[in-house]
Amino acid sequence: MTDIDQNIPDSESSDKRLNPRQQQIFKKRQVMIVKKASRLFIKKGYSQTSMRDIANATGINLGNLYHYISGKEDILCIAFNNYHNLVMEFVIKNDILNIQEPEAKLKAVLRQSLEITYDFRNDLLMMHRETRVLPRKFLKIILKKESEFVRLFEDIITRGVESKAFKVSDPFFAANMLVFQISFYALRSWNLKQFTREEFLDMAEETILRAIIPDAM
Amino acid sequence: MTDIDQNIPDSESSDKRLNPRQQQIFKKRQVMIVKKASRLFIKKGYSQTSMRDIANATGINLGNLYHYISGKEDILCIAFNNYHNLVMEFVIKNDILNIQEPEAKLKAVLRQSLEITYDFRNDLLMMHRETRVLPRKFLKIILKKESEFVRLFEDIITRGVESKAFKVSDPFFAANMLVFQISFYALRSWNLKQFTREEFLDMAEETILRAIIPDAM
DNA sequence: AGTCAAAACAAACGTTTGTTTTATTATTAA
DNA sequence: TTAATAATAAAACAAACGTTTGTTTTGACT
Repeated sequence: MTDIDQNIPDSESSDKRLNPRQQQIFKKRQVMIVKKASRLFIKKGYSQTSMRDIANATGINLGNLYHYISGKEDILCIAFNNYHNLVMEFVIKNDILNIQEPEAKLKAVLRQSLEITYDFRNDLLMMHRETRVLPRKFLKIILKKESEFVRLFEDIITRGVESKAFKVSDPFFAANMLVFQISFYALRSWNLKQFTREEFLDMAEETILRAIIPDAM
Repeated sequence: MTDIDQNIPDSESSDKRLNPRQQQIFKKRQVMIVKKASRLFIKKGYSQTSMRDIANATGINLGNLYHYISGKEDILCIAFNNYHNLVMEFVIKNDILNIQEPEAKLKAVLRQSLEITYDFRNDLLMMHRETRVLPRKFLKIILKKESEFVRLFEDIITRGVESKAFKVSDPFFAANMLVFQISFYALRSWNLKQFTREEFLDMAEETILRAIIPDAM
């Protein structure tokens, strides 16, 4: 808890004096714990997953778990943080943000986002379900990151409206709806199994764009 | 648990021989318990709400709670069931389903659904978060009801496509996306507080329809 | 060989959980 | 009134929880 609160990003705390070799091992174990625990949270839910379950899954002794993480809540916080960092990394990379034409830029960012949320649908669903467990302080940080993500799209849409490439009555509302739609597959995959990944991505992209671009498709 | 599993709808079990007066009181208390418990689930989450919390909130003694409900899980199941019954009741009533023109019918059902999910946003959000807790058997029933709701829209869309009033490439996909979008406010209200109820409903309706009706708005 | 801190371990801590039971009081019906 | 029924409060229950403890093993450096 303390660890994450003071140092949100990735628990680069390394307070203890450790040589680089040891730090690397320490880090690797922590990553492994978060990864295995996340799988359990996905399968059984956070509350229904005990520290003993995590100990079994990681092969690390129960008491010894607490050398690598400071508590159960921390594991969830780190998982949230890892995901949001990953999304922002992927979306911002590749010079996508340097595209000038609004329509091309929107399509590029949207497609990239759709692909990520498709591939990480299980993690995303878990996070949707377990938001309530996050400490208030950390929740605020997550919501802030989320609204930055919305603003990213809001800016693109606003620019597109100015250049008459898009037609929406409220860019902020449209951006919110768009971001919501991006998580479509994660929350509704149980009823969408019949589509292949590419089929889904194409249809989702088309459907989402139709609300923004006039006579799209 | 047993109670709900054998008799899904509304636990009209009344196994015990009770006169009508007693049955009514029994029913009234049960409804009260589920309502108060749901408020707690919304505020604190299912796992973080104890039976002692529910006893305090209802004013019913802890031990005596078990005369009205057969367990904690049952309360959640009944809450899920009540909501789905309510939605179907509202959507089907008012002869909306008798409307022949696809566009008018779609608009009517959509508007009705948007209003319900707006007004019951807290319950809907809670149900999204606590789905994992449901017993498998009951979850199946809920998912079935949900896909019937999707099919309702799928049929309308299919009819509209045939009459060339609508234009979508895959009615099933479109219906799924539409139903998903209906729960927009419940899952994103934290970033949509700036809109009034009517503002939101109008914009949501417009945005959703644009993906289905050509040159809508 | 000796030192020391990190890692591993089993065991236990103190709570809290959902649920049941018991003994006592209030309410109701005949 | 009397006998059955319901409601209450309190305690008890076993199980599970997250976390801490004291001790032992390991492994690298003096």
